[in-house]
Amino acid sequence: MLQLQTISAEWEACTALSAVQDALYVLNGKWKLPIIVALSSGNKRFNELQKTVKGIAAKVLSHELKELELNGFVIRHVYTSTPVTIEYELTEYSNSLGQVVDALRIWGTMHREKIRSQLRQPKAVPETT
Amino acid sequence: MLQLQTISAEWEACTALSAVQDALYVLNGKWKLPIIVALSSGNKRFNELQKTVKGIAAKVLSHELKELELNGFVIRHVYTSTPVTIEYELTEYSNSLGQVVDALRIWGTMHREKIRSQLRQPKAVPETT
DNA sequence: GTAAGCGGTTACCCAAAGGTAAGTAGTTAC
DNA sequence: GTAACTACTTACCTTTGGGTAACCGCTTAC
Repeated sequence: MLQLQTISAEWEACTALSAVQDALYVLNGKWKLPIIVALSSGNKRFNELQKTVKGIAAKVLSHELKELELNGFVIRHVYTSTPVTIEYELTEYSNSLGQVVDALRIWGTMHREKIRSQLRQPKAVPETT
Repeated sequence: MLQLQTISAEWEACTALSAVQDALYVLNGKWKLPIIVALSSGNKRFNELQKTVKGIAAKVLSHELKELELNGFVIRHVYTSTPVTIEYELTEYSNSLGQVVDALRIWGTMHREKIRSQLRQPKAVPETT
């Protein structure tokens, strides 16, 4: 039953599993990717970010920004104008998440469409007797 | 300052943001995508899954499988052999996550490489103990 | 009879994620 | 002097994700 191809497939699946888990470990939580998406269209200040990323609390945003900065995803620019303004900018490294964000965006769009169409057609329940 | 292009970019970023949040809403937690990856190399039984997805507790696996089934990502097959065996299979719908999984796998691999190379060349850290 | 495996469920617990609201410090505006 | 804006921080609380371990019913093996 266990052929070379099967073993190889299992091995590949296993490394894929670890890699996906590594990625999820860094990108955990509801907010990291949304914040990155929000910043992908241009630098933003704290309050701008809070308005863009709907539903996020100041405390959470502050916390997430610190983590993102620590992990090298964003840079915090302090402009000593009056009043002091602070801008958050994506690093080159977070641009490497482009494929991930794109895939999620495309899938999310499709998924929403699917859910909406299911609501319209509640279910053609096939008798499973 | 606000030009049409800027407005357009902001609009696109906003829809992208919602789409990504929609996707994350369904794929929340540490385990859903890893389970899907584990099943992507072939159907598996409960205990096989638990061995493949390292670190997951039976309770959590059970819970996640129920959610995945409810959301139409996996099918639970009951074979009335003796003893009864139960297999989990991915649906066609979860294959639509292929791009997402691929992107995460590639990024995760790259990210791990980056972290490892940072460990080899610590950034001018005074402490080496 | 007892152990061990399958496919879970249940009760209990903890830590972290996340939310609410108030406060802080500095500046500008009225 | 008081209100409002910037960019947060702090204290407090609730929710939930996740972990441990025991247990259930069933069957096979010794």
